[in-house]
Amino acid sequence: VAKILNMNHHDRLLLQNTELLAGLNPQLVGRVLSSTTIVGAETREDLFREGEKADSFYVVLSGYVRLFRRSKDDREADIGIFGPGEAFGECMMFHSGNLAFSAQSAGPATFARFSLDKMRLIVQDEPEFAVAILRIMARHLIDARENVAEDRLHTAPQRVANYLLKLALANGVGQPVAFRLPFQKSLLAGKLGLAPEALSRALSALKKAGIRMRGRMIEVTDIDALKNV
Amino acid sequence: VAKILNMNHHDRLLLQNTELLAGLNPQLVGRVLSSTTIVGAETREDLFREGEKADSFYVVLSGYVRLFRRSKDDREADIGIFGPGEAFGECMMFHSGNLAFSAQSAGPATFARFSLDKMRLIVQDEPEFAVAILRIMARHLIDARENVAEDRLHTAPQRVANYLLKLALANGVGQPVAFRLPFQKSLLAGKLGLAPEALSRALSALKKAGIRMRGRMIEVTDIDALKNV
DNA sequence: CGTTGAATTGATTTAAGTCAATCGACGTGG
DNA sequence: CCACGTCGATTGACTTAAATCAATTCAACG
Repeated sequence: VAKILNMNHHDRLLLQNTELLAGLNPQLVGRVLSSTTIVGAETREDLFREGEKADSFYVVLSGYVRLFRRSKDDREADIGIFGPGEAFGECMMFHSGNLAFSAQSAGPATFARFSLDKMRLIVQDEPEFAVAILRIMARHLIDARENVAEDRLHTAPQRVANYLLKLALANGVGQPVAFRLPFQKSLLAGKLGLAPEALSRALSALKKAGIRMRGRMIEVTDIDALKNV
Repeated sequence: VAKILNMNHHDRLLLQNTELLAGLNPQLVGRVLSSTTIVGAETREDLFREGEKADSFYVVLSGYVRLFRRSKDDREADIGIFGPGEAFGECMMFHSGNLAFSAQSAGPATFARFSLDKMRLIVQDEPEFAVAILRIMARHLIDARENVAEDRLHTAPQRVANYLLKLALANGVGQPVAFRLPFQKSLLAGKLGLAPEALSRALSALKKAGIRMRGRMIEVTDIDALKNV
């Protein structure tokens, strides 16, 4: 399925600065990384499929993954998008039962793969590592619930506005902020629980709330207007 | 806010059989419970509110809590409902930042309250306990994501059917299964992300899929029909 | 038996999905 | 360098699911 690669300096550096490993003592980092493999995936290649038994979790090194669930009639719903530095699948480490979701790369991507069995052992005798996993899962849990709330409380333009707001805050503090969407609009639409057409309409509806846009570049000219729905 | 009560035998027994404590060695259970307080709440009493700093997590002893988020225009969306034996709020143990959600009792209820600070200390030197928390958070994370997927992929009748299916499976294996909804329909509607009217309509639409219902009692006469949407 | 809050039913509105056509950007090959 | 082809994004017309508003009905409780 996915090609196994060698870990280079860049990968190692990136991994050491992730929420998973940053702050752990060096020999623990060494222990974790010693059983890590690096894998590469083409566009839309599956890392795992719902229903299967889980055997690994991953950290994204480059590119993006899409975590999603497929319905009986073959429609798909995205559960989350993860980019460089982010872990996914770690929730299967302490969950009996098969995978509830599938994961596939959204484009060419590389990942660090961690054996669930081996990591479970480390968790059980290194509280530092257990806490790192707990931190990641706490964030993921809160994000997922935030998603439920967002879907249920806000309309498409509101959800898009909130998302752009988060990006704007992350990308600068000046009044007119410009940034690039981290991935394709169709992927963003999925993340926000929208059909691509709905995202398109929502974005153009936001023009009157100070959104200027050309291709994947977004400029936010009026943060306050964005905040007011 | 909530009244502090004494822990009785019944409470202690229930706690010892929860996912949190079952399987831990006795003196660890003792250590955890020694700093636990029992609180009672009236109907619709808040345990915590979004925006506040979190200082405790809880296990339900009796009754139900509703975890929810309120929007600017004061509409509310439920994130989850938790009943006897279930923990909630534990995700704040390893999350800096304020509460993203509020919790309130759905009726008269009692809870065991655990100090986040104290529990964090126990996690850090008792891997057994860390694993128990990890298990709970993994389940919660998977449930929350399941919710996102369910909302996005299925219509109201489908979501209700799936929920009844879960209850039916839990309550018996015979072909005609009868059981009582664990809480009010309005609460169930919230849990499923529906207005009460929509739940009502969905339930009556399911009559032709083998659902017989009187008040809070539900009878499932045809499991297969339920499975087929 | 009456009162109160929950549940149901009906009529209407609204948000967003779907289907279909067009546009646009980018990369390839002539 | 330009024409073409592909794929993503946009726009429009239409349909559909579910929210909302309003009026009863029902059920549980004293």
